[in-house]
Amino acid sequence: MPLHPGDPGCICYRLRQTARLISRTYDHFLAPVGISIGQFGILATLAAMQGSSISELADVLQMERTTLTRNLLPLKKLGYIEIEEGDDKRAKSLCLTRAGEKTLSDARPLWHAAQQSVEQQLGKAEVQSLSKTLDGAMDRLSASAVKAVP
Amino acid sequence: MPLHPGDPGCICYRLRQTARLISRTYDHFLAPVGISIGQFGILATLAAMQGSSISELADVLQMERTTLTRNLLPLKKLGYIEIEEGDDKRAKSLCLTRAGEKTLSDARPLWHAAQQSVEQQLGKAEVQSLSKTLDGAMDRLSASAVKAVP
DNA sequence: TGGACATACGTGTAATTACACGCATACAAT
DNA sequence: ATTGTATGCGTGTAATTACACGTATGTCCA
Repeated sequence: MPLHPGDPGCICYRLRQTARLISRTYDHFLAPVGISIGQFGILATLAAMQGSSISELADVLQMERTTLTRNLLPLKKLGYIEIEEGDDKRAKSLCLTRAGEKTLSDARPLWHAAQQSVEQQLGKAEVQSLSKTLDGAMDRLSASAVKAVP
Repeated sequence: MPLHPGDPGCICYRLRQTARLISRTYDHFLAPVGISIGQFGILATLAAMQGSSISELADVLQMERTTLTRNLLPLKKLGYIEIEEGDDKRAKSLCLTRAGEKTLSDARPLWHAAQQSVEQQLGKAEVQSLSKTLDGAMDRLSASAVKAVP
């Protein structure tokens, strides 16, 4: 039983390490368009659900609402998204601007290149396995209340 | 070919999502001793390599050196680590204090509980598969230069 | 109608991450 | 010894993450 995260024993730490490493790779590929993989994810997801609220988007992204709020600010400052009042005055309606769509479509090929680079470095089979396992993990984790604390 | 990270297509985004979710779980478990899973990882790894430099520790943790520098500050403020001058006056020597060791040993059972909770939620097989795949990924990624940018 | 409750959101605070840049120290070659 | 180069670190800046708390709006029932 491994007792420190340098060991492969701590799944959490391994996940964080790998996420850091892979994120850096994607960020480098995306650098020419000036957005990060996190921002790309937000833009790409929003593109598929225009007009949704912050909470709805956060739910899909599996992100803390307040985290998303903070992450939206740079995108707004860049003019890539708009945050309007909704019918329900509590909620806000998010949508991509023209500039946002432009940047997103510029970023897509770079994202694809990053994806392919990672696949090439890790091996197709490894990536398939990783994807499959992570999908399963997300399913079960979002099903069960994560807050199940002792 | 999936085109946005809400899809399972982007390995990077899936990794980040899962890392966020699992980190939150570990953080909740570790809350009673007042440290995060990131801090636990640093303390536990440092415990196994007392006296090493910042760069060496960062290398093992697969963390940016400057990121680690920032992450060490709260631990120093809490009195869990000490940062001394080394023989080589450029380098600094890191070590756990008594308080650090105490907190670490208090945290270990909580970490173990988190580990078990995650295993129970995800299923033993899923966790094994995840661990194995992530280990392989880390091996290959740290072997190949991550900075292989177009 | 009024109050209880739920929903949607922002902010304060603080940790985590990383790039660009600059400084000091060590070492090697001339 | 001087000059260059490599190594080890810190800081400025900015994005990412999340908890606790507070505010405003909507809903529902007594």
